[in-house]
Order: sequence, then C-alpha cells, then structure tokens
Amino acid sequence: MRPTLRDVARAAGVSVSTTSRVFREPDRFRPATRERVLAAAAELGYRPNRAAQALITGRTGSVAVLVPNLTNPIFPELVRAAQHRLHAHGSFTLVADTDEDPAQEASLIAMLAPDVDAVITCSSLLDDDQIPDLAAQVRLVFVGRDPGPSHPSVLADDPAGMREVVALLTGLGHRRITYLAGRAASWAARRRLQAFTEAAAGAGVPVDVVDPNHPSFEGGRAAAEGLLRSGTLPTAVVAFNDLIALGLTARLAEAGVAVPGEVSVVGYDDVEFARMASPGLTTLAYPRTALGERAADLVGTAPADDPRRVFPLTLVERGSTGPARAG
Amino acid sequence: MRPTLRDVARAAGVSVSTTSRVFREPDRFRPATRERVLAAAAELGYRPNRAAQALITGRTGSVAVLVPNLTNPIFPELVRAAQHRLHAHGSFTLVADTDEDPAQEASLIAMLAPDVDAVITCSSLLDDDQIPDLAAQVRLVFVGRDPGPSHPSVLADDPAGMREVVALLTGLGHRRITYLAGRAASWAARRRLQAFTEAAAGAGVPVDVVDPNHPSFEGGRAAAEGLLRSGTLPTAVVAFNDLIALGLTARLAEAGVAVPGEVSVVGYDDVEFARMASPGLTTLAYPRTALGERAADLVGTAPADDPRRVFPLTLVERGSTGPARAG
DNA sequence: ATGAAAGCGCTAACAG
DNA sequence: CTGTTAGCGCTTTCAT
Repeated sequence: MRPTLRDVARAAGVSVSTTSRVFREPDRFRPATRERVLAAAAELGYRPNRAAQALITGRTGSVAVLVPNLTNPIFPELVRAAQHRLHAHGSFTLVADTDEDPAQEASLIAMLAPDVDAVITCSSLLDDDQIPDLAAQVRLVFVGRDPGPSHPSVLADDPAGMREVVALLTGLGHRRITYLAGRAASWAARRRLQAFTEAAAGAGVPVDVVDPNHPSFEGGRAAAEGLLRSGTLPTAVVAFNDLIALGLTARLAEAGVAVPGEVSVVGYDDVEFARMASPGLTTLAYPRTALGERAADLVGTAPADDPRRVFPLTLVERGSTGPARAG
Repeated sequence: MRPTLRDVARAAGVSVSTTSRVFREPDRFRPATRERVLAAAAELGYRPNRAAQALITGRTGSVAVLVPNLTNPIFPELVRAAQHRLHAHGSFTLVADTDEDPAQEASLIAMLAPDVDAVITCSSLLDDDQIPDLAAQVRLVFVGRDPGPSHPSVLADDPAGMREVVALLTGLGHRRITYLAGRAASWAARRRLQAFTEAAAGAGVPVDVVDPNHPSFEGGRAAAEGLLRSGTLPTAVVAFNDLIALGLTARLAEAGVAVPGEVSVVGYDDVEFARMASPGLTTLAYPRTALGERAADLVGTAPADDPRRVFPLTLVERGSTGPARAG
C-alpha cells in the first residue's frame, strides 16, 4: 500500500496537519521537527496523492497544450519545450489535437477546463467572441495569436521577420514578389500576410498574393502548377510555411525550372526538411522553443503584468534564394 | 460554482447515492427516477469531479503515452491515433518524451504511475530486468517491443515486411544488399536487423551491415560518405529508417551517384518526407495508426487474453528502387 | 510551533 | 429500487 500522510505523521511522531505543513511552509517549523518529518517521508517513499490535493485545493497540477495538428513538425517541438518547462514547475502536460477545427478546439477547452490548471492553445482558430466565455472557465494562454491585452499570449515577430525577408530579396535584385498565403480563416495566416504586405509596401515592392487551397506540400505543388500554367513565372516567391515552399520547389524542379536560378523561394518555420532538401530552403525560423517555454511560464504568472511577449524570427539563408534573373 | 452531485440530487429529489448510481448502473433504476436525475444533471450542466472520483476509485481517467522522441514524425501520428481512441474510452492523454534515455523512461514511468491508469510506452529502451518492477506499479502497454507474453504489446510484423523488401530487391536483380542499422541499444533496431538478416538468408542473398553513428538524416549522410570512400558502392541499400535512407540519398545525389540508377534505396516508416523527396523513397510503411489505436484498446483489456498483437507493414514502392546496375 | 477536526465531491458497503 | 453512512488523502481553519 502506498504510504499516506498519516503514515508519515505516525512515523515522525507528529500530527498529519504538521506533516502537511512541513511540505508547504517548511520555515515555520523548528529544524528538529522538520528534519524528522522529511526523513520519515523519504524513508517511506511518500508521494502526495494528487487527486486528494486537487479535490481540496482545486488545482490539478496538469496543464493542457492544444495544437491544431500534431503532424505539423513545428508543434511537437513546441510541445516538447512547453512540457519540459511545465515539468520543471511540477505540472503534468496533457496534449490534444484540435484537427484544425475551431469547434473542436472550443469543446476541448470546455471539456478540459475543470481538470487542468490552464490551457495553452497554439495557433488558435477560435472566434474572437468565443474567447471570453472560455477564458472564464480556465486560464488560457495563447501561442501564435494575440487575442488582446487582457489575455496572456506569446507571438513571433512577423513584421520584423518579413522585413528581413523583403530586404534579402530586394538586395538580390527582386522587384516583385509572389506570396503564397495560408488559410484565410487562420489568425496567424492573416497576420503573416499582413506583415509581409506591409514590409513589401515599405520597400516599394509590388506583391502578388496567391491562395493555395491547402497550406501543405500538396498545396505548394498545386500553386506551382498554377504559376507554371499562367506563363509568367515570378522571380521570387515567399510562402506562408515551409511545406508550401517545399511543394512549390519540388514541382518547379520537375518542370525543369531552376531554383534559385529562375525563381527564389523563401519559407517560414524552418522545419527539419528545410535543411534536408536540396537546395536547402531559405526560411524564417519560428522560435518554437522560446514560445513553448514562455507559454509554460505564463501559466503560473499573475494576470496583472503585461502578459504578452513577442519573440524574434531568425532568417536562415540557404540555397533556395539567389540573384533575380534578368527580367 | 460548479454543480456537484448533491445539487443534482436535490434538484431531482433523490439522494446522492441514487444520483451517483444512475450514472454508473442506469438499468438498475425505474425509468422515471433515471430520467428525473439525468434531466436535472443536464439542466444544471453537471460534470463529475475527476479528482473526487479518482480519490475514491483509484482510477484517474488519464493514460500516459511515452515516446523516445516526439520529433520523430512517426510518433506524433501514433500518439494522435492513441489519443483519439483513449478519448473515445473517456480517458485523457498525457504525452511525455523520454529523450531516448532509458533512465528517464524508467523514472517517468515511476513518477507517473500513481497518477495514471496506464502507461503506453513506445519503442521502449528499458532493460528487460527493469520491466517487472515498473509493471508492478502501473499497467504497462508496449508499442514496438515485445517484452514477453506476460505484458500487453503491439508490434509491426518486421519479418514479413523484410521478406517483402528482399523479394522486391532480388526481383530487380540485386544480388547483395547493404543494411544501415539503427542503434544496437534499441530493441526495435535489433529486431529489425534480425528480421532483415533472416529474410536475406532465406533468399540466399549476402548482407553487409553498416552502423551509422546516428539513426538520422545526418547519420545517413555519414554512411553514404563511408560507402563513397570505400570505393565499392553496393547496388542496394536498406536502411533502418527513412531518415537514414533520405540522408544517404541526399549525399549520393551530391556525389553524382544516381538513385536508383546506380544504387537502390529502401527505407522504413514511410514518413511524409519519403513521399516528398525526389525520387520518392521506397519504404515499409509503419502501421502507426493501427498500433496507436490497438495500444489504447489494450489499456482497458483484461490481462488474461493473449495481450500481444502484430500488425503488417506495407511495402510502398516509389522511385528510389530499380533494376540492379550491371555488376 | 503544533494538534484536532471539518470537509472537498464522490463511491460503495450496508440497510431497508 | 433507494437512502444512510462512512470514508478516500489531503489542506485548512480554529484552538492551544
């Protein structure tokens, strides 16, 4: 039988309440008592029963992390970082996949609310107006979305990152850029598009926005298909994410279009594959580790301090970008 | 305030115990009572308090899934499948990463044991002799490892899969095959190697085993490097996993060695990248969904029935395999 | 500085 | 079929 607080108390010759408090406020006790209790606990291999603690304190010691799609290689890494940090804070991590469905996201949050201390939701697809209701049920921390100053959130610095991308491309002589967007329903995709558009406008570079049906490798291939068929190949393409960029590159290669010779390609995320592909993909590295860790830290934070943080993206230059071909 | 069983009981005009039992053994009640209770619960939006349930029943309604490395694309998919199934069974899923460290795996299991109903451990690196002790603390389900008939486990059918690979290759005229192994410390890697060796022996094909330092893209590159330097390029290579195979192919391509023209390459897993690479990688698709789901099912199963299951691998033929070059 | 006692929300004998 | 009662292991007033 697993030892309980009572067993420890008995072994240490003190009451249960003393034993309980020794763990919570050790300084309040005379060293002799404290040592005796701690020794007894160690001796017996005592571990508090979380269910009993949760029942009385209302805190469960678990935090849920919601991702739209665990299969997107960015998220496992983010989850991993959050989890390490949460573990350091003494919390367990529940991971759940929302299947990129706002309804499922909302219902998961509502369902988990009573049983977790907080929910970290990544690239949330929630409608703005569902947020207050859900946030009332459980502490919500947003990753990759800014739902306003009253909710804790961590973001990547898309505006700065996109300015770097545009600067790189204009420096290489590109005078017009095609942007392959993500889904319009996604806050993150809209933000990224806007950041890019503004950066380009700031540099005086005209932009063509193309909508791949799906932000995936296949979507990128399809987009390449469209570009190829249109007859007028851009000299530079910036994609919403690496998967799209990689799909585009693959299809271009099949069609005999040289990258970066004829078309330069830039991605976003820096997934492992971006390094492995040839040519390597130039991309904005998404600070997943920092975001995951910081999100975990925000869980325990007082809502008072400004709960929003922005992390820089890192431009990683590889072989997929080069001088613009003669127009 | 969240409604409790008492609130529901009061609203329905029955006792708490009746209320509690209506949820557990509905048939035992006269329809009138049952309906009244259920209606009251629905009306109030009652949800049982898991901590209280856990405190008394000893069952927490959570299951942990341990993976050696969430970053390996096979595992998120497996976790996802397990999680869906677990959710259908009414359980929450805790995911943890062992960092491919047996010590961490063991300590995680011990740490989680009191707070979960079961631990599903994938590609376990545990020593055989640590298993009994841990299995005594919590129900353990193994994925990708067979720790003997007394523990529930799910496996892929490596022997059959490897026979298919060998048959494909010999059919293409290959008369000698190089195998790039995984880590010797891993049960899964040893099993896969043995399955391959036996399949080759069965076909009368000699095998050269090469040990990449790491079962990764880089490891595959390094292996290619070695092969290149040795001066005698094999006509066919089978790798422990897709990442190795892809790294090998990439390095070979850089060196101007045609795949499959000069060397045929076969992987294992069928990660998304295997499809995206060019040429596409011929590989054995790992039945992650089936394994994840079945592992989840095994959690609630009586230990009596034979608790081991084997699932077929599917040979996916893509562009990386072709006729052997003239010897 | 320490102990006694109440009770968190629920389940499970035990009665009836 | 349904109600009464006694806790599960822990934290937290309230005393002392």
